[in-house]
Amino acid sequence: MHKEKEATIYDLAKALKLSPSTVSRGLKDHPEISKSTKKKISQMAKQMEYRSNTFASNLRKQRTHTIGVIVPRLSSYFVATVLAGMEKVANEKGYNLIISQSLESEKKEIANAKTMFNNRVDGLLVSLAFDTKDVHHFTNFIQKNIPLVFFDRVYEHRQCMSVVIDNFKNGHAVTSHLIEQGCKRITHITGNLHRNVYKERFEGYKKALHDAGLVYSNELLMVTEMNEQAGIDAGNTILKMKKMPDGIFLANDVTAANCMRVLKQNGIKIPQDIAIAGFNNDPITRVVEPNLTTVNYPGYEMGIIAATSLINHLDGVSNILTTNKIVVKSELIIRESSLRK
Amino acid sequence: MHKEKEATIYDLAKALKLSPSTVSRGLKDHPEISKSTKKKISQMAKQMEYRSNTFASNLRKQRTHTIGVIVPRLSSYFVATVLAGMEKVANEKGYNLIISQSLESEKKEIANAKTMFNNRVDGLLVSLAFDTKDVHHFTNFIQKNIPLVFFDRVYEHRQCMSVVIDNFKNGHAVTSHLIEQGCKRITHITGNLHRNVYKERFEGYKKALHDAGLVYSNELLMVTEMNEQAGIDAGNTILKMKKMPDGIFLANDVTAANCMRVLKQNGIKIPQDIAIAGFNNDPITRVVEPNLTTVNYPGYEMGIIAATSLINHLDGVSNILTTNKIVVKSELIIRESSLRK
DNA sequence: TTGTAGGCGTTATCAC
DNA sequence: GTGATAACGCCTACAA
Repeated sequence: MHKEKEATIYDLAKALKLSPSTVSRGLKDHPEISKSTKKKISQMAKQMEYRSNTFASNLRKQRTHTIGVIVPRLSSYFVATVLAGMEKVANEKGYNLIISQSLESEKKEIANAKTMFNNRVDGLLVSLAFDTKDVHHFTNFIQKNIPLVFFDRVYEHRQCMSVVIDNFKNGHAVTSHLIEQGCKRITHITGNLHRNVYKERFEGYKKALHDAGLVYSNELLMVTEMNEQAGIDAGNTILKMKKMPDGIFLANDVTAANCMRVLKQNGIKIPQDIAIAGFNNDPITRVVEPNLTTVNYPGYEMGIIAATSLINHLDGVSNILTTNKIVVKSELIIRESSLRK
Repeated sequence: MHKEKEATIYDLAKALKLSPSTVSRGLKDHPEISKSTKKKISQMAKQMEYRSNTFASNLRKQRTHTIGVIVPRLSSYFVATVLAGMEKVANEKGYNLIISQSLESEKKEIANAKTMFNNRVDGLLVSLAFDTKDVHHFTNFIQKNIPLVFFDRVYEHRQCMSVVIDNFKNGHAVTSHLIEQGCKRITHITGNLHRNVYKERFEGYKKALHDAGLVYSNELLMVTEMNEQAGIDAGNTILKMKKMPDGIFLANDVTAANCMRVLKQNGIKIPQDIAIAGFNNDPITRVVEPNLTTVNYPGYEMGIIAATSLINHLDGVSNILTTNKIVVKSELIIRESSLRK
């Protein structure tokens, strides 16, 4: 592999009989440079195919204009939409995104955080893995005042911002809706309860049962990996129950859709025998039959909000610490899988 | 925002009464440094919380260890799995990924390519947008010998590598299968025919019709945006046809699933009235009813292959130009949506 | 085996 | 308005 020699501001300066500093200033529209020299400089830059060297600039300025993103996995619709929002903002504001996935493992998350740290990202956007216990691996960032924004799966920390939805309220709303439809025995299938999203949905679920005078018992709860297979397994487990539920609230749509399919294949009528609700408003909810009741989770918007907040802070436009929790609007979407009337 | 002073190799050198060069060498396991000094150096590095400055190193080495990725959109299952594969390889080999999306627009793709170029990525992984006509925006890279690997939506160029599946063969297989199931009038719903993936599937489809003695005519072809809405629209269009097809081959699963739903809602029996097949083996195929016949498209594997090839080339392990087209294995998956027997 | 010195390209600080 | 100079932190001939 062979590298061509790149033109530098020195080369431009020589060609224009100017000093490198003038060229540097001219290139970045400094007010103290005359219009005419600016024009000359940018013309010559084009002619010599000059491109600014980000690394020299970063080195000098001690900034990287790079933001690290750590997500549980790339292959989920929700994550993909969040990233799309982040990418849009970053692109517009001249930042780059370095994306990595923890694959739901704390160990990998720690390694990723370290890589991000060594790459001197200017800031970090994080959604935590299933089994992350604490956030020691981010103390590096906090100590060095590198801003950290959590989204979706967050860890409340007074020096970090969070972008979330109201999981409690939505969990409550889903459950209350199932109760209104006549469900008396509602199973909740969810993920690791250390994670805020699952914990709060669960709390909302319990509160709704309580509010309606229904009794919660542990056998109504199933903690799973919340993927395709978990949905299938959950369906099979339910089929084997002595006392089957008449309603199921699953904490995500992929699991819900797969669970529903297993139940239907075994002769269960949805929603007559069992009413089902998921969470996320994944496109999958609109192709399964019956269409799945769910909660709209505005990933794209959240990505935009998280990235904008971080970048505004980095650019000195606003101070991230003034608001350290943003709750994005979300709402129940009722469809046939839970509609009995 | 306030930045702490970072320790440099000079600080380590001073603390250890060594020279900066020894420290530099010790840190990267240079063979000419004695075990004992290496140990001392790495201990001190830990103690002083030293982290290597990538930018200084990049500046010096004229390499960035960064790979640019341009995809049509992040929010597709296929793309997400490809990225997951790429991320894995990059992470293992010490490279970073800068990811951007063209949103199916040539204009945005051009802008993204420029950003990547200015960020001096060491290499580029690209899947083209719907409406990209040519690849002028990549000539910069080619001229400077920055390696370029296309995947999925490729542009055949003698200096670039491609990672693809055999779209022709699979298009042929899908269509032949529908014919075997008794279909006589098979509609093909696909994307912009400038893109290899759609063009070749279409060619395979036509060839299969021809091989079976069926006649192709233009009214059997529908070119769409291939998203959720396109599937719905396609379903409605088919319902209004004077002469309805008895088989549909759609070039992706999301479109297929949505199209199928519209047909079913209007009383069409799948597969008895119309047999349907999609493409990609998206998880959606396994939750819709009937389950969708499709083509397995190994995204994760393709991501790994594309990234590995690029990085091996960058690291001088292999020469990318020796093989400039890799065809990954893929195959027809027959499910109920097309099975009449 | 370790040390010296110069340069990678940019920008901030002074000076004029 | 423009120019000279000194960092930013690292790497690698070349010297010792």
